[in-house]
Amino acid sequence: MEEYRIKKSSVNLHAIAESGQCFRMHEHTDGDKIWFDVFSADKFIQIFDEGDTYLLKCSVTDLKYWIYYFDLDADYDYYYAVIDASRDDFLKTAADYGRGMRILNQYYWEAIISFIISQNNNIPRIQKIIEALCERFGSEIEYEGKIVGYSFPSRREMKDVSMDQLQGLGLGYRDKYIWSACHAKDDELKPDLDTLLKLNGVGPKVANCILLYGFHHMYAYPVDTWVKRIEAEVYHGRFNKCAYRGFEGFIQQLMFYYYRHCNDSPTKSLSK
DNA sequence: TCCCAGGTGGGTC
DNA sequence: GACCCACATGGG
Repeated sequence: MEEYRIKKSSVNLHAIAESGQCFRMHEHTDGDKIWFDVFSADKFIQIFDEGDTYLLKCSVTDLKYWIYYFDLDADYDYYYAVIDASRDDFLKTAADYGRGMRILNQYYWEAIISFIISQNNNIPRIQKIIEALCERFGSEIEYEGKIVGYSFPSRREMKDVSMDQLQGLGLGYRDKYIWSACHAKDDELKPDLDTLLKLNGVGPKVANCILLYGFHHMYAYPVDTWVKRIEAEVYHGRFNKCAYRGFEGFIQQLMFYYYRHCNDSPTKSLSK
């Protein structure tokens, strides 16, 4: 088992977990203890909140994977500097609220499947469907001698899935889209907007999510119901993302996280 | 019961 | 291009 500490001043796991970019990162509390269970691809990590630091605990061979996953070697100071220097009070507030946000480096296949599932769906149900999918097609993950969950099935593990096997996961009408993605050839899954848009069930929003979260293209800018609301209600149709060229996706992430958390009804649970 | 959810495909005009 | 609407499923 490997242990590794990071400063909370540079990373905000709560914001990341609640920002809708991944669906297998769960925050837990037990008394005054706070920790995160995170699954990605076939890996698992526990991260403990210890005041001003996070303590990462994972298997020795996985530490590099997780440092890359959380984008810990990247420098986000420039992005915040541009925001702080702007005259955009809404974005500055969003940036303060979500300071320590990062764009994760996720397994591209997990992003493709997850964001096809996400269309016209809510986050708790997306999480539930993905868990069911992992349990059906993935394999058990062992951690400290216990089975803690299931891997996200690899593209190889899903290449022969049938429509019958997709029944009972709660996919609804999206089952045929998942089937198509599973049977796609390599050159149909290239990290390119026009290529991804040719996939059945992938439109502009999902394609941009795949580019941003699955391929780390920071310029990708997913426009969902929340971003539409922000552009209409806050900016009255005059938001100019060109001011943030090259990291539009990060800007979108801060705005989404802040606005959704400040405007969603408290009776609706935001996770689980 | 109706309404909504990190939208998209397939029709119209 | 710009609008419509149906689409499965489950929670409030």
